[in-house]
Amino acid sequence: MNFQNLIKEFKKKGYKLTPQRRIILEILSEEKHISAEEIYERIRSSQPNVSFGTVYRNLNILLELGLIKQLDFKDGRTRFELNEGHHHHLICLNCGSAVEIQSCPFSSEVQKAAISQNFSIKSHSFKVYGYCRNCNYKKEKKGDRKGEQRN
Amino acid sequence: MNFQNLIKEFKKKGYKLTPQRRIILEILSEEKHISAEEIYERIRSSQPNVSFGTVYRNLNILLELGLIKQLDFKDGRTRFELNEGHHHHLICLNCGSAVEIQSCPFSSEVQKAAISQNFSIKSHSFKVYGYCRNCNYKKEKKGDRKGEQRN
DNA sequence: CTTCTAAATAGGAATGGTTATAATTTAAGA
DNA sequence: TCTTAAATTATAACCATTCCTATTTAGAAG
Ligand SMILES: [Mn+2]
Ligand SMILES: [Mn+2]
Ligand SMILES: [Zn+2]
Ligand SMILES: [Zn+2]
Repeated sequence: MNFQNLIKEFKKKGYKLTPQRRIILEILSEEKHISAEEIYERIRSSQPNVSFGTVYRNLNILLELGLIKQLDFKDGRTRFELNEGHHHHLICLNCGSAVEIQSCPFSSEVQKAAISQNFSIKSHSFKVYGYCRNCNYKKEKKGDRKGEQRN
Repeated sequence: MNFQNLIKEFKKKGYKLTPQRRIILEILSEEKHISAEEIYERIRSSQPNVSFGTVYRNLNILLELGLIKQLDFKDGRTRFELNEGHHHHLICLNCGSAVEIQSCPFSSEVQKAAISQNFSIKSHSFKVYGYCRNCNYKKEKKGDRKGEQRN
């Protein structure tokens, strides 16, 4: 969904279109996997008095509307992206960057396991942790690192 | 790994065996997917002056030793379990309970995607969100609910 | 264009899980 | 029993996120 459609969708739900909201939608349209703080900092360049409350409140509205998704890359902050096609991420344990992969491993075997438990599936999360192209390269000369993360 | 072996492993690494540590290992041996606060409350019944610092410090040591794993079920608190066989979870959006599934969906297709990106895989996380047997049953008479979570 | 007001924002305080600090206690080896 | 490095307790600090409320404003109505 592009910027203009986001605006339209937002107004259609009866929300007012404030400058702060317009900028948040702009930022989300042009950058994936962005944190609330990053959004806050960017808005400040045009709206110096914007508050964190405004950023979080609007991100939560966008989540309720289903226009964005929340992501957790295990670096202590929630990240956000527009709710476009289903995909997963390769997340670098060293630099925190994420590469998107379109391949989805959700299998009929998992489906069966859920059915056998009378569990009704609403969504799933799949993440791969490791070292990205760039950090692999650096490791060759600087020595190894370990990665611990919550699953 | 059972309780006695955990103790042995812990001492072998040069750590002192305190009563607090013994109890933490006991609790972890008998309960899966337990939070720091739950551990803290349980220890208090035999060690009333135990502090949160002790709980967190020792959980972090156990993580470093690779004896336990960290889990995130999206309810705001980190959970822990002994590092036994590789498995995944069906997580209930209503009651927060988790059912373990042995089926792992990690596929050669994902492997290929990683290779094509020069990404070296260290681990992966797969979680299924939905409603458990018990909450499904309740929903039939009480009306539906929605679930939003970080992926 | 002006008025009106429900909705939104700014600024700051509060929250909650987790980590850090420093004084005191203790496990365990000599 | 002595000794001491390591561990614990109690408390403060941290930090992402949420809450509170006085003030501002988008957009509807006249
Ligand atoms: Mn993405
Ligand atoms: Mn488990
Ligand atoms: Zn998928
Ligand atoms: Zn797996």
